[in-house]
Amino acid sequence: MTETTRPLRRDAQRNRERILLAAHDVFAARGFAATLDDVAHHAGVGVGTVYRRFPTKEALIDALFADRLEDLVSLAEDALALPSGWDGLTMLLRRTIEMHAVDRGLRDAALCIGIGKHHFAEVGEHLLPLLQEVIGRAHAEGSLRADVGINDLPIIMATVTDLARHSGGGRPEIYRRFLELIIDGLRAAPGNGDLGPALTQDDVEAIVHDCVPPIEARRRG
Amino acid sequence: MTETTRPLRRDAQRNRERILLAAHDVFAARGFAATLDDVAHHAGVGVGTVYRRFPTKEALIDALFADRLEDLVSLAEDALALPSGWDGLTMLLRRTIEMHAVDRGLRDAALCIGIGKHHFAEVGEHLLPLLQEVIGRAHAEGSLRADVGINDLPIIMATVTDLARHSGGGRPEIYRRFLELIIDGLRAAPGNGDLGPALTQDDVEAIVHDCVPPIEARRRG
DNA sequence: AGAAAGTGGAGGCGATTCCTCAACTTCCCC
DNA sequence: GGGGAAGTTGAGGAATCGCCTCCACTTTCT
Repeated sequence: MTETTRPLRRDAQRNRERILLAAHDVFAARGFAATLDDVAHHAGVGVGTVYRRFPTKEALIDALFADRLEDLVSLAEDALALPSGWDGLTMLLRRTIEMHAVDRGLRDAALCIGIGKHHFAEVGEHLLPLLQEVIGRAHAEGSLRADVGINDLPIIMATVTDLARHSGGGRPEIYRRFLELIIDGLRAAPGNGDLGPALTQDDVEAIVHDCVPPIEARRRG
Repeated sequence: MTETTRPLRRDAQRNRERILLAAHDVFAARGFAATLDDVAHHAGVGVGTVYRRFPTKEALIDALFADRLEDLVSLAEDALALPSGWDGLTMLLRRTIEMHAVDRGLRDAALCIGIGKHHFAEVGEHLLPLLQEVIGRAHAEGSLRADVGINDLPIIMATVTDLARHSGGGRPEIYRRFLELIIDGLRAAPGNGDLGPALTQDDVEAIVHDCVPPIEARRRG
């Protein structure tokens, strides 16, 4: 409000971009568990430079992911553009998983959507109604089993991307196979068992908090 | 071969049992990631005592789990005693998950079965043929989809028990719900998608190695 | 050329885990 | 009941890891 931000010196600007580039790679590989030291090393700059530009890990994460989360919103819009609700839902699942498997940082960021963990929880205001509609369309056409709801989506995402991580980057067939298995479980079918009551918002928050590495380190005391 | 093992002194014997009792609890809660210091503290003895009795974490794990893994074998036998192959398979899945959700150490041990990670890989010689038969029966009766095989079982186990851990001990409904979803995905059904080629033994080993904490700490250099 | 901005990376700090060791205690057997 | 072997203890050494600071040095800008 009261500040004018000075333009960066040319070398500083160049380094800032190098850092973002390196951070992209490092966070893709390690998710929020990446360290700023690691980023600095990959960028070929000193750690001090990284900390001068991005005083906390959170600031760097913001710069990296804030707009990329919008891609998920357009993905959901694409899903709604498909005529079939089922195809919309499954396309959304498959493509989201692919994005998250390739970039674990994006996965961690996306899981923070809709929970109180980080301020890009705000993206949820755009995304959640869209997801709700994706689910609703599939319910309406009777293709998605009735006892599956929006709160199951983060769990599926977290689980399948965890498997993707454990199986390394080399064999995407593995997590894809597992996702297809789950997708077949989502189908409304006569023989299906009973899933019981839906997950609560609190359930999801607790699980996601536990699945995503902490963004802020312990502050020195 | 050449040694006679001396009987323990009475206090040592008492302490050994205390340690095993404490280890049961600590490993149930933390799995192979439990520390021997933690066990000592819970047992109310000094760490030195634990290290004297169980020189490595592996020795303690052996003493804790070697025979309990046999329970999984009898569970598989129970599954084969059921008239329906499908019921056998799903009963096996459900009950194994319950055991592993309650005792994370048992989960870690069970995941080592059949891979070269620990010598109770040998239990696999008893267990794997039984599992193969559980799967085979369900295939034969046409209830289990044909493109699911024995190598999918460890993945399902690892995934669902991971979810159980992330959701804390308080809400078993959560992992049960997810397991039921997967079970419904396992059913042979006309609309099912294609899972692609089965997992290889190597796939499973790589994933399990990555999912189970290392048993041996880094040796001092 | 001088001042302001930026840089590097060794190293302090605190946390975590492993495991040892030497002073002390308990037990067992004669 | 006494001697010596067996057992116990827990502080602390050593290694690792991640966060972040600090200040002597370099680069840019005017």
